[in-house]
Amino acid sequence: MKRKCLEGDGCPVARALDVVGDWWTLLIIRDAFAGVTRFGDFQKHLGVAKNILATRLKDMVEQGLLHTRDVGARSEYQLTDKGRALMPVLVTLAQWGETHTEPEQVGARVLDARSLKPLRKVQIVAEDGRVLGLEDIVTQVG
Amino acid sequence: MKRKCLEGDGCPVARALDVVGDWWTLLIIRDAFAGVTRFGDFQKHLGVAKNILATRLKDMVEQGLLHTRDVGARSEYQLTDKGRALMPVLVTLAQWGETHTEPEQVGARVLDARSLKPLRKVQIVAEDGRVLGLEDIVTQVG
DNA sequence: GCCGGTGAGTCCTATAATGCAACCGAATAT
DNA sequence: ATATTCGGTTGCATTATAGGACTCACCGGC
Repeated sequence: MKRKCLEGDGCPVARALDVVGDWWTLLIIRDAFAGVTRFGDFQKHLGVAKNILATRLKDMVEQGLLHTRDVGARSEYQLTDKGRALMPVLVTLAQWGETHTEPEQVGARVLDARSLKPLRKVQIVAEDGRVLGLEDIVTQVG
Repeated sequence: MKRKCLEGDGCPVARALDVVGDWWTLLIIRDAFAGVTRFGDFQKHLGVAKNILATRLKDMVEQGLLHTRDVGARSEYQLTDKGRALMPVLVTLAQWGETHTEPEQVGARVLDARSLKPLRKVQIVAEDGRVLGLEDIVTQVG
């Protein structure tokens, strides 16, 4: 019935997904990175229903990913530090999407703003500098 | 009504989420990284209903994230290269979860298998080696 | 061969999430 | 003053998810 069961889970991946695993959440954050702040702009860019967007935004504010700032009459949604910290997640996801999924028309790419060149592939690096593959990492309880 | 509308979307994040954005998908992949291959083990570790797990696994096989190998009577689910390539996504998510969410009891951590020390924080690096913040990246169409 | 147990699902039903469209009040524009 | 946008809320239809009962094939013991 209720969809989620992982809030104080031991696994950090599970806890992270409990916060940002919802259907539109990461896309909203992506748009927020791109400078979108207003309800209507999120709605137009994402093509999401307004009621869904309203509940998502409210949840995200409660979770501390966004905060609202009243500017004159209308309020703006802005990323908090917690939300901004998701940038590497989005970039890593984008890199995976670029290499493992096909766009139908033109594909946007994530670029270095200064050189307008693609970024380096994200690497997982140990404390001593070794680049790690998936067999080099473990998840340990305690 | 139908939930997803982003398959050949221009944005690689949207396309990636179309594949791995489902509720249990990334957790299944996390368990697959940990060496889980059998239906019942996924079911026990995740605590997910069996019918949900069955459809998720089938979808993931269709998407090319997993493949089945018939071993004697029962079949095993194993990660494909496409699925394995999600490792950096999981690690990045785990790092975000470690710093921005609180476990209720004991928290598992992602570690370097050789030294058993935590990993370095994932960094976004430009082609020329500069470490980038979120204001240093752009998404560009074309 | 017969029987119970287990693994891997399927089917049915209930509840939650999602989507669409219509409506609404306040602020803005004409 | 009136029309229009903005930022939602409400109601209804459809889909996804959860839980449990049930099936079916296989295996081990007798």
